Amino acid sequence: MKTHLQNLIAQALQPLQREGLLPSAERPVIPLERTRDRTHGDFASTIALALAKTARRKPRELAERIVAALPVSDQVVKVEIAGPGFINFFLTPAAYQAVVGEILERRERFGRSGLGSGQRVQVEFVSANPTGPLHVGHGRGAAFGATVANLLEAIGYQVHREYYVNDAGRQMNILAASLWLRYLEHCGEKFRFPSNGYRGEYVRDIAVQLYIEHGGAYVVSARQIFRDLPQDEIRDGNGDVVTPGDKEAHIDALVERARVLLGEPRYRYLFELGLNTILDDIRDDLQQFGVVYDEWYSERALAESGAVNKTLNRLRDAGYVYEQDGAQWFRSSAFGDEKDRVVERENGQMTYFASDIAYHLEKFERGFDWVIDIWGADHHGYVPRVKAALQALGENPDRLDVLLVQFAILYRHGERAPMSTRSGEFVTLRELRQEVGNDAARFFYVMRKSEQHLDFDLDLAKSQSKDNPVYYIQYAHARVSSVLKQLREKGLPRDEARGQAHLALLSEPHEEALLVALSRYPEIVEIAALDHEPHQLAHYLRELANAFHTYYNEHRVLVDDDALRDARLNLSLATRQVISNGLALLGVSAPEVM
RNA sequence: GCGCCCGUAGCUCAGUUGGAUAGAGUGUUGGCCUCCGAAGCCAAAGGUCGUGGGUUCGAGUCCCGCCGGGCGCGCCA
Repeated sequence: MKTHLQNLIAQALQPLQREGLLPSAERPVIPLERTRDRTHGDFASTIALALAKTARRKPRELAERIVAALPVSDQVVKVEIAGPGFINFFLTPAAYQAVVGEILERRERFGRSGLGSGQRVQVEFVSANPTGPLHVGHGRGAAFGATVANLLEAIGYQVHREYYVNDAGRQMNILAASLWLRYLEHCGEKFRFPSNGYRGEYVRDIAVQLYIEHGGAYVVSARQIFRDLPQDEIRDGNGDVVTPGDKEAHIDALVERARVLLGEPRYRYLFELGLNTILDDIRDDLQQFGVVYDEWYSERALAESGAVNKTLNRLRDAGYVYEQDGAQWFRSSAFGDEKDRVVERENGQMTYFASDIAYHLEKFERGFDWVIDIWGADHHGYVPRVKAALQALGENPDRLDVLLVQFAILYRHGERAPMSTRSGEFVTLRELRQEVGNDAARFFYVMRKSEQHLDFDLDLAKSQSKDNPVYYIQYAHARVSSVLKQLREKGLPRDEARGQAHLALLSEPHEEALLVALSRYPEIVEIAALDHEPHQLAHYLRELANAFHTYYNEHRVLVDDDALRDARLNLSLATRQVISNGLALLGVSAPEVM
C-alpha cells in the first residue's frame, strides 16, 4: 500500500522534472507516513515541503502541481492538500478491507518479507562466562537478542545465532580453583576463601558432586596450598579493607598452585567439570526460555587453532603492536580509541581482548555480510577498541553493529529486589522464569527500548488482568478462539469465501480502526527489525489487542446475518493470526484458552 | 576530570528519515455485563517535553552550554 502511493507520487514528479521545475538527475526518496489523525487521511507525504526549496516554489503551490499530476488509483478515494503543504491521501474502504484476505491467505507468513534478500547476518548474544548460572541481567540480553534475530529473519535475512563461550580465560581457571577449594572445605580443610573466588552456592553443589563421585582423590592439605602465597586483600562485612593485599596476584598464584599440586590431568578434570556443569545448565536454561542457537563458539578452540597468535602477528606485522613495561600493547588509539590496550600481559597471558580481536576477525572471515553483537551496556567502552582492531586488520568496522542492553532492575511489592553478584545471592534467570513464567519474562524484557533501564515489576508480570500487557494481548487471541468455539456450539455455518465477498460490510468505525491496525503490521515488523527495536512490536501488539477488545465490546461477531457474520469472523481470525505472528516473533505463546 | 546513555502526565514509558492539536498504560474520579470470556470496554482529569540558547517554513526529535541520574574510563572480565 505504502509503496503503491509512493509510486503514484514518483509518477507525478516526472512531468515536473521534464519541465525543469525539479532536478531530474536523482530520484528522491518519497517521504510518506501514516497520519496520526484520521481527519488528515490515511497517509501523508511531505514531499512538497521537502522539494520546495530546490524547486523555488511555495510548498503549497508545488503540492498542487504534484496532486494535479497524480495518476488515478482505485485505492485512493481523495487527495487533499493541508497545512503548509502536506499531501494527504484518503484510501477507499476496499483498500483496507483487502488486508483481511492477504492475512488469511498468507497466514503465519503475513508480515514476512524478502527485504534482507538472504544476506547473512550473525547475531551474537548473551555469551556470559560459564562461571555461574545466568542471572536476570543476562535474561534481558537473551530475550532481546533472540527477538532481534527473529525479526531479522522475518524480513528476509539469513540469521546465524551464536553464543561465544569464554571457556579459555583466566576466569575459568578461577572457577576451577574455587571449585577445588569448596571441595576441600567439604572434606574438612580449614582456610580463608579467596576474596576473588566464586562464592556462589552452585560451586558448592558441584564440589559436593565431585566428592560423591571421587571421594578424597583431590584432597591436598590447606597448609601446603596456601604456603607462601601473595597476601589476599581481606575486607570486613562493611567492605572496608582489614588486611591490604593483592587479590589478583593471590588468586592467580592459587590457580598456579592448584595446577602444580594436582597435576595437569587432575586439574584438567576439575576445570572441565566446572565448565561443563555450568555450560549445560546455561544451555538448558536458555532452551527452556525459547532461545536457541545455531552455534556455541568455543574461545578455547579459537586459541588452540592458533588464530589468536596469528591475528596478533598480523597486527604486529602491520606495526600496530608494541612492547611497553613488559606487556604487548595494541595501538588502538591510532583508530579513535582513547588509549592503547594490552593484548598480552607481562606474565605472558593473553587478555580477553586479544581473543576478542581474533574472534571478530574470524566472524568476518566466515563471510557474514553483517555482524551484530549484543552486549551489556557496562561494556560500551569496549566498542571503540574492537572496531579499532578490525580496522587495523583491514576490515570495515561498519559491518559490525554493537547493540547495548541496559540493566534490568527487579521490583517486588514496589521495592527494589536486591541483586548482588559478588555474594552469589543474585536472582537467576531460572528463578525469574519460574516466578513469572516464560511468556511474561520474554515480553517484559523487550517492552522497553534496549538502551533504557528496565524496571521489571514482578507483581505486574504475574498478574492476570488487563494491567498486564502479556495477558491483555493473549486474551485477545483467546477471545477469537472462544468465538469460534461458540460458533461450533451453536451449530452456525461458516463460509470464508462468503465473508471475503462481503468485506464491504465491515464499515463500522471500530472495524475500520482494526483494519488499519492490521495493515500496519508488516511496516512494524520491518522498522522493528531494521532499527533493532523489539519494543515497537510489543507496543504495536498492545494497540492491536486494544483495537480488537474495543470492537468486540461494541459489536457482536456471531450475528444472524450470514454475510456479516462471515465477514466479521474473517476479520477476527485475521486479528488472531497477526497477534499470533507477532507474539511468535517475541517468543511468547498465543494460547487458545487461558 | 574525560567519554557514552538517559531526563516527556503523580508513577512506568511510547513518540516513525525534523511535520499538523505531544500519546499509551497505570494511578485518581465516574460510568458499562438478561448479550460471543468484565482476564474486557467507555468517559473525565492530569504537561513550561530537565534548563538556557541556536539551526528553519516547522524542534520532544538536530547543534552548543548548563543542571540532574546511570554506566565506563585496569597488564579485571
